[in-house]
Amino acid sequence: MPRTFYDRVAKEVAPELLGRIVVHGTDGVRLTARIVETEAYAMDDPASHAFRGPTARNAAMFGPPGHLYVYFVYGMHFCANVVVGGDGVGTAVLLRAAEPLEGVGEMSRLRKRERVRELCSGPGRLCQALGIDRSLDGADLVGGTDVWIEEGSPVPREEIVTGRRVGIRVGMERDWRYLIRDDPFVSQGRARPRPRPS
DNA sequence: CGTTGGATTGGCT
DNA sequence: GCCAATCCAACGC
Repeated sequence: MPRTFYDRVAKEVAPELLGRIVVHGTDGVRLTARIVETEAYAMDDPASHAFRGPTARNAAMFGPPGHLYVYFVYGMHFCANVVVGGDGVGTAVLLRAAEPLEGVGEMSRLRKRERVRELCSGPGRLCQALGIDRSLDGADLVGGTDVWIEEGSPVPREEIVTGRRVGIRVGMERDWRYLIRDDPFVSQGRARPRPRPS
């Protein structure tokens, strides 16, 4: 995707990332997956790492759009975000779940799991399956050779459902989680969508 | 410098 | 449903 795709507000980019293909090609092997679930994080957003301003950890969020923001959490997991908005703006879209496409065998090895639905169905799982760790924090998604996002097929609005973001304790009133309706590869269990009247 | 708890997951009750 | 795992950023003193 071109740089201009990322140079917009998070809640606009988040649904448009659905159906796109995230690619990790660091070791010459393509590990690819179709994005099926995302979450938007804004600057005036108490749930966002950027809410209290720039720090060493969230520096990538405040950099130019079209880069990756990878952070380490709970002592064992990585989470990957697409940095959006202009340079100096601390906004990003969290990649929460994807459908494994190429390199499923390698993903199974990295995840130590066989069932394909358990390879990328969660932000920590997705990073583990794709081999994404903090060495990719700040990686350029547009001009780089490690990780990038291919066009895939955008998902029509009527196939997208929204809900509360997962795992946060503040900013829960914002329905900034986007999922492909009825897709079997979205995160499950404690991360089920919360339908609300429309 | 010490403390607290996290944009999660997997395993067990 | 509950909790441990296991690191380290953020914040307070």
